[in-house]
Amino acid sequence: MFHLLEKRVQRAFHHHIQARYGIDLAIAIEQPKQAEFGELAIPVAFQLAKQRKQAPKKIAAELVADIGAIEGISALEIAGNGYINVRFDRAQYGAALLEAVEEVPTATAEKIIVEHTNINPNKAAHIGHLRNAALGDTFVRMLRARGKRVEVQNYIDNTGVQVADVVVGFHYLEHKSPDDVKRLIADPAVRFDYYCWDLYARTSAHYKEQPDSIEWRSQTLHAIEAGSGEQAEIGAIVADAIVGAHLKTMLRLGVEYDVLPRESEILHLKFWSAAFELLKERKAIYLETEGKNKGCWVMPAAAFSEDSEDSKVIVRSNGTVTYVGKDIAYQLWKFGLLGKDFYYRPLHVYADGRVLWVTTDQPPTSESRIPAFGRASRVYNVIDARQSYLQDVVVAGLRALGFDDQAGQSIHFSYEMVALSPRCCAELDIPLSEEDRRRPYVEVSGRKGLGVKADDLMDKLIEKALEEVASRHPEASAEEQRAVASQIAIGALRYFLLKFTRTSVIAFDFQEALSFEGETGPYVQYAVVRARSILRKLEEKGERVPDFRAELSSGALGRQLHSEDFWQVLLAASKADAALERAVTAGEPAHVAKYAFQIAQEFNNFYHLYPIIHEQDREKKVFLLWMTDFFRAQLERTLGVLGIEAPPYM
RNA sequence: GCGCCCGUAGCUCAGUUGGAUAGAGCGUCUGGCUACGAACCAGAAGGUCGGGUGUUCGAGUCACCCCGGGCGCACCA
Repeated sequence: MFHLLEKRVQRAFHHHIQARYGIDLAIAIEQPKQAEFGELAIPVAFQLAKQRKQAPKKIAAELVADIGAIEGISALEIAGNGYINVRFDRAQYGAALLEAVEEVPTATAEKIIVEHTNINPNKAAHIGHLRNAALGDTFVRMLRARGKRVEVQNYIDNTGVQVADVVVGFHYLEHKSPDDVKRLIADPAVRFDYYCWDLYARTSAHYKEQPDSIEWRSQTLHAIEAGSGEQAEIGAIVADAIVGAHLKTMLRLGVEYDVLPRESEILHLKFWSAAFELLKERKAIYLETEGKNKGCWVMPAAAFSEDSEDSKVIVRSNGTVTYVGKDIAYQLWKFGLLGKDFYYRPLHVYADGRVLWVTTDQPPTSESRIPAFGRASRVYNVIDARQSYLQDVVVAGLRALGFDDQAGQSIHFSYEMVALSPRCCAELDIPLSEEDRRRPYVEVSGRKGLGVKADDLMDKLIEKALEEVASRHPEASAEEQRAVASQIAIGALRYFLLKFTRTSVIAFDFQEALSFEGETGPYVQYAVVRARSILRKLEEKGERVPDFRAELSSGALGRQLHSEDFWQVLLAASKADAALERAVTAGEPAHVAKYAFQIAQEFNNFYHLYPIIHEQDREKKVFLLWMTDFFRAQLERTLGVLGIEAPPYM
């Protein structure tokens, strides 16, 4: 509702200024510094002052005098040197909230693709991957909440170096056959993704000790790319098993996908050759004939960087294509520009009925209905900031091909890494060099097996939450306690990963991540639980939740909202749409997290200040109950966007 | 060397795209459970927004120059 009025005021001023001065001005809307100043502040007079060569105060006065009435607005006031402060008609505002008058986001036909998670399928997921998935998944929920059509992709690099390294471990170090590996996967006593975590680190260490053994990697890589032989078989077995493990891990966080495009299909369905032809035909790349890149197909530096002099190799002198090359092909496919498509088969059906598809190189045998994937009008790639250089090259590739629009709609949704705090390393018994000890944080390294595994962290969180739940609700069944503890743990984890803005490096620390107090997910969940509990208690007392629309007249709302306290609290709770819109525009899930915390805080305060069930005055009691219910709905909705569930009790 | 990110309270971080007197959480100190469960609430202390110079009605926010820290700049992904 707040957002609706905000936009209405913005439109009114825009029209008026255009009519009056003939200026097409973007109207900025701000929050007044002090609540007493009103609900909105417009600094437009300052903007106009320069062009009109008049005092801001005078312009503000003219605007206020002539703009006329705006629906839902009770007053426009001039303050300070020329601010225009806007006051809402409280009774009307309350009535609109009561009637649930909301702007319905216009459903668009255009599709947005969000690609996230993208974990190499060769070892267990770690906290860095969790940040990626939490950011991506939340952004998807934000877009969907604003009415956008979104397709979620999780790219699987199942034929890359990292998978090859684990295959090297199985084949050369452990002398295991494909059947041995299958038995290992089937063994309930073994956590296969954890096993690979260690094996990957062991293989990497082996390369260091015996540099000649690096030859094993290229042999294996070739075998995998050719798709034949024992190593290729092990590669496929490992990658499929690990993808399964990752999907399970992510599902614990509530993260789902629509489709898993795999690198093996990009290879086998010759996506690259189609892209290669395009790039050559449009002269986006050329065959280098001299220097260190002699014999390679390269993209000239000028295409993607203003200062760099090094061109980027797309096809190596041995004829193989680099990762960036494949990524250009994949990005072209996302926009429907490649002239090719994958085949698909269903991989999994989620509890909510959503079907997860995976790409395949085999045409479908039956007439199954396959959704149309790709062909998006905008693409967000959730990839950490360390890869921005490569993302720039991919975008430059599209631009060089003449796809300027799509290049502009290719958005690197970048975020900083998750590192380990020194204290965290100490707790994990990770030995630190003298140099590392002086650093503010230590980078996670899969190669060194250095990091916090996602499932371990979730287990730890659940264990801690379970202690709390068990002590507070000893009467509940163990199963129920565990379910509640799990919701709290996941709420804490998702909130922790989302509360930081994307540009902030997270120095992971158990003490902070395991906290359930203060600015945390459980704090917000607790507010919802309390609101629900009030409504439940009311019914337990034999009363009924009132019919708010029938009992709360506009007059009653006006009387109750005359209280500055109630008005401010209701106002805060009604800003969900505005907060969400801002967060989507900024591409910043942290804004949603912040808003959730703010209104939870407002509610907790309200909860303490006003006895609700025991209120004697009928009108006031109904009003307070309505506020409680309104808060509950807004909190639940905002938590939903964050992918956090509210437990039945805490 | 070049590029990107960060520097705000003791610690961890926000700061609505340049607006009014810079805000949270944690920690510290003080107070509040026979109200709808205290995973909560109230209060206090705590700031040269890394430094400097500009831009203008106005700068934590923009430009430039420094200082400190991080990450990139492969025929790896």
